[in-house]
Amino acid sequence: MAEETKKEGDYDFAEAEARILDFWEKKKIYAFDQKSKKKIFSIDTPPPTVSGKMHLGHAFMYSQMDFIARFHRMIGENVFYPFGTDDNGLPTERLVEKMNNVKSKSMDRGDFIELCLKTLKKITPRFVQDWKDIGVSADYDLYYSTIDKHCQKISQKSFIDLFKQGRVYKKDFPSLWCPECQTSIAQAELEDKEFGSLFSTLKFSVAGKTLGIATTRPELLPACVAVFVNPKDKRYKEIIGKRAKVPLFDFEVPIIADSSANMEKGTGVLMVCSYGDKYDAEAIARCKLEPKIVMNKDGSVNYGEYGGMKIKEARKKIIEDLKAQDLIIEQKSITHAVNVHDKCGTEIEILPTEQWFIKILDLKKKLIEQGKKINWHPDFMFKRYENWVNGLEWDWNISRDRHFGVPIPAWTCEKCRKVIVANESELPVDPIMTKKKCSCGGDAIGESKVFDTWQTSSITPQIAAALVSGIKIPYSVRCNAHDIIRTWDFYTITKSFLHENKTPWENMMVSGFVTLGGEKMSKSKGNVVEPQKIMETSGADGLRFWAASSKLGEDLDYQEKEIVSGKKFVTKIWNATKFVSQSLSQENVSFQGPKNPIKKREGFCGNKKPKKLEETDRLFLASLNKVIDSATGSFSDYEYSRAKQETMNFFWHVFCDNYLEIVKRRVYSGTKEEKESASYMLYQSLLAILKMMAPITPYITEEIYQNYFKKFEKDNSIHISSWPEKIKISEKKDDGSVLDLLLSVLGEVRMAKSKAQKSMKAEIVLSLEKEKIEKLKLVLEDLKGVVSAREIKTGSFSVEFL
RNA sequence: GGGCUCAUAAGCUAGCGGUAAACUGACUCGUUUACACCGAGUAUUCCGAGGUUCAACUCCUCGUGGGCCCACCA
Repeated sequence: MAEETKKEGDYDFAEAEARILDFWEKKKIYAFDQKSKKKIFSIDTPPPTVSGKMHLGHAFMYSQMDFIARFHRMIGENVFYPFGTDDNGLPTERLVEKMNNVKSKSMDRGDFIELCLKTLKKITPRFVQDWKDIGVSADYDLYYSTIDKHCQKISQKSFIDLFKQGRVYKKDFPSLWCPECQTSIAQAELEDKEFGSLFSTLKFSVAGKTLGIATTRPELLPACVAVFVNPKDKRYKEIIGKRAKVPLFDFEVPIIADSSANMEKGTGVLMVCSYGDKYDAEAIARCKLEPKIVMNKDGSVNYGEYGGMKIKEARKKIIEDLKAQDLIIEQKSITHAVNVHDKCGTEIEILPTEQWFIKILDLKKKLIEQGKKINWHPDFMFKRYENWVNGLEWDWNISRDRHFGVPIPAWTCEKCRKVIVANESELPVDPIMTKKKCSCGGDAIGESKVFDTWQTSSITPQIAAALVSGIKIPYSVRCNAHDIIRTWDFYTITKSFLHENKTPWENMMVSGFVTLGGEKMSKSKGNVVEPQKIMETSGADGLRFWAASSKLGEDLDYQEKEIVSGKKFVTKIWNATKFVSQSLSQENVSFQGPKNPIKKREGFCGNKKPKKLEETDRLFLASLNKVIDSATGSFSDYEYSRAKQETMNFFWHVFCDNYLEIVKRRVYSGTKEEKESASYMLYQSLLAILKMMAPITPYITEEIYQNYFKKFEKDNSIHISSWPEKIKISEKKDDGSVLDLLLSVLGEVRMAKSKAQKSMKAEIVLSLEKEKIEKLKLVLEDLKGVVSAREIKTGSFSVEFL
């Protein structure tokens, strides 16, 4: 690409965006007004997990939220848009471990927490700056971090409330366990991953006869506690009630008839191990079998000569040993999907550990009802929520065997096992640091586990509301991408239901993903595009303009070329403004590019209504009014992409390509009245266009507003100015058709000139049908001027060159 | 296997029950008093098959092909 040369007077977005951002911050343009009586528009966005940099998906989604936020601010609502970061729990621990090359599990708890806090302090400001840079109009003074005292307090209070409601229980129970992170996890943190595996049919024996059982996990043989066959399965009728001998380990387990055994799969015989999957856990509980735990928390096994080996190592060795003793009937390679931990990709195990749960399985119906009360944009996204709730199989596990998180404010009595929770007055509390006595006289031991980050990040509406007064639940709107419907949205809906018996939000905006060549961007695929890079080359406005090009909920393929149109828009509106300004400044001085654009400049004289409005101007204003109407409607319906398209179409093709060309004649050589009318039209349209684009491209619109409009307008910033209303003009019902005719004649003349390979300025004699001349009689002078016609004659359409 | 969703020009996306668009790209031409990061113009298009209808790209059904979520570890 050729190096672009900047000319004097060109818009320098890098310089301007930095300066304008600073202006917004200093003037607190986006501050929530606690004293105002205006209608509140409250916004809940998921606090991004602190990592090095904002990614493009964030930029995409937060831009979309911001379009709506800015629109509501301009229609006169008091926008409450706090900003938070999510910075505790496993994701943060993993980041800190990586950055500092340490392992949380092998560090002292206090030291590790200190390291986390120190690291966060270092990286958070840079991280948040990305949000500011793309122009997210949050009130950054209303800031929370999910590990700060304020959040800890509210999170702990939430836990205590739910405990008192009887919703919280602690249970020693086989649950999802990540051997890599060495913590229990929640169902929502499961992901699928395809693995290749060996599917082996092993020789069990029953009364000396061989019984084939297929498995992919022979390392669980010593954990086998029973063998299931289907009671309807004729093949195995004889053996029900007998005992089967486990190969290699030579112990016997009962053979039980259980209808859950699928006759089609494998040999139709199933070994139940403690624990291969959730099914095993249920089967063992149902049949009251005694589990044999063969796995350690770090993912190693604990039996015999294999003791200490990791799962996969043990599996390999056992297969070798089975082979050596001829205990394998058949073996084939398969690929199958396995549940892995979404944070680290490690295969999940099921281990009995003591964890804290919030009981939710009895609430499925009610939670779906809650979801239904929310207006989902687009509405089909509700289905995803509903599906997830319907598919729930586990209560919500909220405890994690980690260090860096909000402490669980609970103690368990050593003597009577009673659970004591903290008093509200002592929150936030770290139970490890505080001693408690049980009413029975025993010592109560403080809980050393911490909350999962969702326990806290699911109450961001409550957390942010507590920063100010006057904010009520439900909030007006929540925005996030569709991947976290099942987690963040689900948990937040659950919490608001349990605490307030309300939905957390009235509206739900669900944004799509950014893809590259149709694929989801991800670090592991190595196909990430950094928003910071885009901003360097095309500015935040360019990035946002692109983010507004697909509708809500739709994935959008990133293409570098597409950013270009945003950049072009910025240039175009800058240049159009230059023209307008230069043509209509009072002294009519020629335009000189501003070195420092925010400085006093010649302004318009067009904000005053002229004595007589030219017919052409009236027609164009009527057309503008239609755009104002539809853009307002589109923004109200969260259809920012449609609003953008409508506004752009008017700006580019109606205003620039046609009106500006038409009006040049009057600007350069018209009468005083003609100029005044044009001036009014130019001022009103340009301001309306700027305002309609302000939610999408906040920087350039602010820059132009400050330079050219500020001295005639009362508001400090375009972003707190009022949304455009229809221009008060008298409208007639065939205005549209007259304008259409004018533009189509103009188009036909241009085509004729183009075909004749003539300049657009070539002088002509235009012939036009009588009815058309009649219809255009009030705009004939403007038509004549714009097509450079010496005269317009009556006759069938023709263009004669002179 | 279940659910949701998408399928429109070379690419990326709008759109609508009345007969197709914007942007990028290609091609032709033009441009010096806003803009060569421009203007005018040309070419190319609604996945397939049925159905509803006076009329379907738009609604319905089926198929095909993507995407996402869930289930699937014997």
